[in-house]
Amino acid sequence: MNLQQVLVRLGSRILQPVHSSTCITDSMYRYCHTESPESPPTTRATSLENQSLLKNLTVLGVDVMMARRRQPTILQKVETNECGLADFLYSKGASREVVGSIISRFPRAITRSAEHLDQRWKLWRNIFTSNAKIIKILHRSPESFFRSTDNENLEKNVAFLSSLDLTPKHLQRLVTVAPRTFSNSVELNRTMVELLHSICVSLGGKDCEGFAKAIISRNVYILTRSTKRVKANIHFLLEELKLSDDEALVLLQGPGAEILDLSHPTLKNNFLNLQEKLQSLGCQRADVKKLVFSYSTVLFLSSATLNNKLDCLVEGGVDIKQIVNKPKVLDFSVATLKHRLDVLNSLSYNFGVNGVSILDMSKKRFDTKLKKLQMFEE
DNA sequence: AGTACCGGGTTCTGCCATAAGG
DNA sequence: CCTTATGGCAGAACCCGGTACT
Repeated sequence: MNLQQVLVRLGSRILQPVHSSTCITDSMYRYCHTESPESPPTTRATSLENQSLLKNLTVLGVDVMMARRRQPTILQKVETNECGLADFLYSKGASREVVGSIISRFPRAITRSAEHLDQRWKLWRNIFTSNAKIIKILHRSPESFFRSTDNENLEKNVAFLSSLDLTPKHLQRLVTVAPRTFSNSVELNRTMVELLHSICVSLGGKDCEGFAKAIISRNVYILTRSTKRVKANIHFLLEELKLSDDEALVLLQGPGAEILDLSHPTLKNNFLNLQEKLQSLGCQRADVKKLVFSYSTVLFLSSATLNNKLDCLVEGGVDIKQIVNKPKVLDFSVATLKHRLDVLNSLSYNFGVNGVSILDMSKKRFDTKLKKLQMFEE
């Protein structure tokens, strides 16, 4: 941090209650700088850059190097609104650090006008109950808010997503964790929903709105994925598991919804590895199907992690059939499983007799249980 | 009291290619 | 032609506890 930044930071702390950026007065902030004749450029890349803009950005706490790497042409623009943007964000409760970080990571944000920002914010507020929630998202993913300039599309999106009849809780969660959904074109979102409808129809389902709703509720990331990917994953699962229509409907709108947005090669590799590994441990194809139905997230596990866990459990004295019947044990890390297996084996715990539920307890419950076992031992 | 079932929380953006548009 | 807007991609678990059931 250079001296100027230190001074600005101190200054902004003193000015805290006043929502004003340090670079220019409020009344001027619409287009708040002009080209500056001073300081000869040092490199060709920076020779076209607007020096007064650069100065403003520095004052605002922007990482100019980062901004340059991300969107170099923005730094050459003559008319920008960095101060207006900063003041706007301050007025919504953003800190100086947050504003600097936002602009550093998505410099194009400074080209958005005050009117545009205001309108866009109001539209987001249709879903979110507080400014703070929106700021949090902007801080996490500036691109989601700023990438599109099409407020009309955003408005349609709000209407469209609301029309899906998700519970307010799910809708908010969707936009919170997958804010990109909001900046998709409404056509893109609609296409995904229509894909889900058409899959439901092809499986002979009766309630296709409900089907789509169930999948989106369980997997709020799905609207940020390509239909190509989702389609490929669904076809792969139906094919490999040889599902009947009814089974497919149950799996897809149930536990299987969660795995539809894995990248297709990942899903494929993880599935094929799972199948191979289970068979090498003496399982049948039916066991694979059973496992995927009862614990779809097993397909999130990379082949290395999965094989590691299964080996660890089997070596620790757990029967593979017990794992298939109680797949939740795979939720835990190899380290946790290893630790629990070691402790239990030292107490001569018999998984065959007592089952394996003890392995998938929360830490608190496990420790309580363990104390009792140890008391019994003495 | 102990166990089974189930859903919840965390977090999932940042980069690239290309189409669109001036 | 240039820049901007948009679509698409990779990466890939672990843990907790409420509550119904027995």
